[in-house]
Amino acid sequence: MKQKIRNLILQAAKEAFQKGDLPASQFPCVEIEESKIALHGDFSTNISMVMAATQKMSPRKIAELILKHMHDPDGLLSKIEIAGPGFINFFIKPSFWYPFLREIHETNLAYGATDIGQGEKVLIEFVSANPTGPLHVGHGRGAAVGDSVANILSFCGYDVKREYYINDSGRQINTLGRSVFLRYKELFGQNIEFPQDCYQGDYIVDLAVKIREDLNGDLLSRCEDDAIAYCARFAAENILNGIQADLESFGVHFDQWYCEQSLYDSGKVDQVIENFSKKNIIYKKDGAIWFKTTEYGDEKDRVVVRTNGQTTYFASDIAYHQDKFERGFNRVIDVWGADHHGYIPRMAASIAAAGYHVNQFHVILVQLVNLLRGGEPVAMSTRAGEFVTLENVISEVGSDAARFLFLTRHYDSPLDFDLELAKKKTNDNPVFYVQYVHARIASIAAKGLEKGIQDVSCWNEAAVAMLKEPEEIQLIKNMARYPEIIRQSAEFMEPHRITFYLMNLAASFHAYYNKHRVLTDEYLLTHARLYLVSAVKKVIRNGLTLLGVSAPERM
RNA sequence: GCGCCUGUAGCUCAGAUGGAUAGAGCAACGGACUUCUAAUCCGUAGGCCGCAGGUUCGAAUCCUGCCAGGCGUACCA
Repeated sequence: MKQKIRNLILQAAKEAFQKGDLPASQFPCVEIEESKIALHGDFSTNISMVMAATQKMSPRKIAELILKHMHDPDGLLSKIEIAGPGFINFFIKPSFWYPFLREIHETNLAYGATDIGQGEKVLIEFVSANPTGPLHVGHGRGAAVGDSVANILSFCGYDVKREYYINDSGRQINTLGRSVFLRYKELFGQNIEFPQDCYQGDYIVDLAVKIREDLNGDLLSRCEDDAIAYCARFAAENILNGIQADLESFGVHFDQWYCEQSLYDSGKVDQVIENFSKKNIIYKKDGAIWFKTTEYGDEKDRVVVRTNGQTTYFASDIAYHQDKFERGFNRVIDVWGADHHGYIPRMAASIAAAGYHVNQFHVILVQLVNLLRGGEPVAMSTRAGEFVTLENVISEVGSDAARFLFLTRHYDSPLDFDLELAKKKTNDNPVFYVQYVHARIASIAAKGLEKGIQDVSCWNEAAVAMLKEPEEIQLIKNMARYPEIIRQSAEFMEPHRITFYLMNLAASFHAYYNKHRVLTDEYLLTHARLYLVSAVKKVIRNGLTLLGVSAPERM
């Protein structure tokens, strides 16, 4: 539709120039906008204002000249007007909106998809929480965002893979082992001192108990390093299983779980350091090995091998990201907690150093989640090991509510997540507000079926022409916008655009529902309205699917 | 100190990549169910878009400075 309008304008402007009404042939890139208020029509353009400078004429004068040469061979427009400082407003005839309904029904599950990806290979890495403790709400938000972005990109023609990076080696895993082993010793009555830097949560004790069930006191007789290593492996594996189960119940599925350890085993980490040495961007200082990230815009150089000979997390992460590109991904997306933002410059540096382009790498920084209950903050202290886990949240409020609420904000802004609100079944809670539309329409369709109207997804020109109410045209216009919304949320990787769109569409539907009856005594009208609302149902379902939220037939 | 992010209605937030009179929801107030699901709808009220400059036909949006809050600033991950 936009494109049609654009052509009309360009045609008119060109003609105005050829006939000598406009002095300059330089036409700017034409912006067509959807009007925000009905008074301004369906679309408007600012072309005459943009052209004012080059044409040396007042915007309104230019607008008049363009209109003079405007032709509308298809009879698309019911009205064109010049308004305000020089906007040209276009009013589309209602009948030109009807075909969108047909498109929605015919493309069905694919409605809204535009192939902007063209098969480009994209890897999106998200959650990637260390297997040293259960997932919390913050991870939940990252999971919701990452999974939804993956859905959206994949819907728009990208070849998307989801990956979870498991930090299963290094210091914090050792700390995990130590923590569990200490608790284990405690179970046998040993007097231990539990250090601050160990993991404090009760789940550590639970793990120790499990080990005791398996091995009794065997570990006590082993040498400490062995015992800790055993505990570490056991605990990490157990916790990871828990993480996998949580994500499963959250509806998030990864294509691959990538182990940090494998990067060491395959020699990829050493290889990276070697390569960088050859490029002369690695040097020794104070007994450690440094990577010159400053050469690529970082504020200081970073250590990759410590004085004690151990590599840093950064070292394996460089190898990991390089490996992503080597596996053929053209675009690499990471979803991180916003507290890691300081890490971006060095990561980008490593990618540039490896010969890839920094804009092939994109980090989505997700802001923190404040957990509330009835408006009051819920005490969360990772250090003391007191926190509400993602699993707790899912079982209390449900996966749908949690996912939807995580996506009601731009990921850039901090989110208050209220457990009480998430359970409420009123207007405060947008999840049910949107899902309710789907259920309501399902219910209407069922009633329609009782009345003998079955084939609601079949185009009938005579019937559709019965849709004359402003609310009906408004609904169709809303749905016609959907592909644009999807395209934008793919481009900016912003799922919340879909969330807001759905709330808006839901509002239009509820308003319509309250004002007009779908099932009437007139057969054609009823058919048309069923055709309309079942299109709404499809769009709602499509949108919710991209968010990872179900579309229930009944509520 | 430096860097990143955020300041929009009483509260929580959108604001379509510079457009017309800045929008929702909640909370407040007043209304609508013998009807396809009231988990709904309709109406009223509510604003120096943090502050000050600049860029231009036009700024919540872009630039500069300041103020306030969050986060980061490791040979941790």
